[in-house]
Amino acid sequence: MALDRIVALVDMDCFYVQVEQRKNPELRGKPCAVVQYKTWKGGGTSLQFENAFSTKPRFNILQLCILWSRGDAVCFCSLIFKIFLVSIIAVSYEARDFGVTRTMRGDEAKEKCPDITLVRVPEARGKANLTHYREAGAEVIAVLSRFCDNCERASVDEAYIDLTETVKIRMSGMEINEIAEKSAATTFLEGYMIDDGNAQTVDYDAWRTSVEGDEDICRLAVGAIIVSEMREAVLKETQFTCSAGIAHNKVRIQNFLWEWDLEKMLAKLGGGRHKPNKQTLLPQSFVPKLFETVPIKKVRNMGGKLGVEVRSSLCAEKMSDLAKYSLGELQARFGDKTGEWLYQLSQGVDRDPVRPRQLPKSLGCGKNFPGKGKLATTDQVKYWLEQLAGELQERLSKEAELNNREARLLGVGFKTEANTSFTRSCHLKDSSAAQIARDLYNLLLPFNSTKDNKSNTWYPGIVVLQISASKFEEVSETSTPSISSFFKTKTPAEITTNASKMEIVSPALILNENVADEFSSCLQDKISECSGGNKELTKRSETASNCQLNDKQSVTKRGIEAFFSECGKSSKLKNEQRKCRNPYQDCQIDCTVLKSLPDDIQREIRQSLVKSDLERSPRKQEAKFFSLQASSSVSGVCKDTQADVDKVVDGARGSYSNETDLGDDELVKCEKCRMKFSPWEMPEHLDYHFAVDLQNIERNSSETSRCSAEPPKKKQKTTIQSFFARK
DNA sequence: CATTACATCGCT
DNA sequence: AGCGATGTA
Repeated sequence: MALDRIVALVDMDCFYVQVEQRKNPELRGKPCAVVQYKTWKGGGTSLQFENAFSTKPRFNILQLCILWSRGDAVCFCSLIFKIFLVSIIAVSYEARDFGVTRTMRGDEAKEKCPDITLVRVPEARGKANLTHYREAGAEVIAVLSRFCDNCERASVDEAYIDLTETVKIRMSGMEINEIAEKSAATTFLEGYMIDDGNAQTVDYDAWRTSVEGDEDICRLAVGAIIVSEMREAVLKETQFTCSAGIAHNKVRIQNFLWEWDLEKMLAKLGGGRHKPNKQTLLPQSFVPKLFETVPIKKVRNMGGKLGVEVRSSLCAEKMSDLAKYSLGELQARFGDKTGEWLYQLSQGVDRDPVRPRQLPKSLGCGKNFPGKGKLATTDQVKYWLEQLAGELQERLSKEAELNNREARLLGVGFKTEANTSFTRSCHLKDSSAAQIARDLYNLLLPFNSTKDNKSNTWYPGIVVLQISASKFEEVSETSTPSISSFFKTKTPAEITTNASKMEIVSPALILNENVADEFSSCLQDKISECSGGNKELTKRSETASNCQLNDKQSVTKRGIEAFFSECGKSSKLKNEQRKCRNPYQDCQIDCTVLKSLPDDIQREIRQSLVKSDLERSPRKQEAKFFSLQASSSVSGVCKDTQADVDKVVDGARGSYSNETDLGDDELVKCEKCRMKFSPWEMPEHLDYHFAVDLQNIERNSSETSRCSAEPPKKKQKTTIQSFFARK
């Protein structure tokens, strides 16, 4: 029963790019790519990123700060410092036409395609954050699973769908003619296309005959019709295009065709046919012919060591070479299990089932610290564990809310400069990011084999650090979702006992399509109120909040309502909540909001920032800033106890390596404080200035702020009022 | 020195 | 269960 199943693979077209294009529709149809920082400098050649900016080519440092923080389509560090390199992780099809590929560096892409727009991957806590893409992927899966419940999330942008049952049901109500026509109209039919020299057309008569005479072809055809409907729904509901393949199993035949397209494209033999926004049906009868072109190493699970082993020991490069060996021969060489798997695969048969699973089995994050960036002190290790733990905890909270499951296993893995790797794990309690970081640190501690126990040294240095949470268990759905998971800061009890700790609440967290309109108008009212009737200012602010609200977050309306009802229930909470938690009433603002303000308003703010006094000791302030970052999430900042701060401060300091053996000429000077840093420290350093400037605005405006009812001892909250009060 | 950042599989 | 290896975009 090799052909019993009908299986589709849906693969999003250059997914990260599409996600960015949906956020910023101006990028649609243009050559663009998503990039992330490489953490090392190289080349030193002058990079030409100027035209990535839509405005003038020269910026002062703060403008760049804002642009950078907004994650706009720039790599401005390259502009200023000319040594910061970015690597490409996704490429639009327009840019592919110029030969731009994944893993290329930003400057190479610019060479190949001068008009390319480079969009930075979002960053938080000093590392890439792929949350947007995961969430967009979840949107897609949600649409797909409405059509068929046997849906397997294969990666952030790919899903397998077992359509066998769905096809069976659908087929009973369809005429052969309808099946043949509809499938031919939507699908590239491998083996039934006629190339008239210019275009590919379906040999319809042959197709019609096959659909009628071959039940498996007919089932594939019905599958293709369903898949085209699914893709249509995905496009309509998410604005994303995808490509798909329909076959009898999970072998990613579609991918081979896409690769094939790429080769042809590079050889200038004509454009690709199977991607983007296309679907392809693969009859089993076409597999032998296809396999003559399919490199073994492109087959799933053959991209690594096994693939090398197979190819070298069998003198086989294409799948058709593999098909020359008997079952016995392959089993003798690779063992019964693998041998059989290889044999069947060579015949175009793959038993691997589609597993109905839309959620990943584990969540994790990590960062590489190559070369001199290695973590070589205990403080560096602690600092980065806290950053990673912060992200993980945030994602775990979301997971509990959205999917009612909690992880029971916490793991850490790392690679040392000696090229040795280890993983360790322990029980994961329901705990804070700080606790997670502590547990992780304890797991790592035995691997610090530095001889001098007194020193801060970590040896051998860590070049890769990854953490993960797994062994998820279902938890009962709570009737009242916890506030902390929405605001990712503290539980209500902690807020009550320690409300004065709360400084900034991010309206960005509220952003959600369901509540966007309501919140948007509230926000606009507040802005309008704060801008003191200045109509022009109000108008511009509206644009800003709309822009901000386009950014979908996965917070549910139910959750928001629950939060406010919780606020209402507790009279103790009420007052403090009013003051510091409820953005409907207080309209507090954080960096995220500032970053989305229109240029004119930003300029106003900038002017006030330029005037502000800088701390005499930027380094010290910087450490403080990072201690806040380290001990809280991006969007909710709360003070920790002084002891905690001190602890993390050391970690933050340790993360700076410009007192190491970098030559002076390799350092770059910060225009704002004249201090020198290694280039990879620059982004975080600039972030620090951003934060300091924010604090200064807030300090300077506290007397005039209408929100200054707090005792002077308490730190003033940063509010929209305080921004506009300076005018 | 240098792709990065995940995720799952398979062995003991 | 714990951990290292392998695989992927």
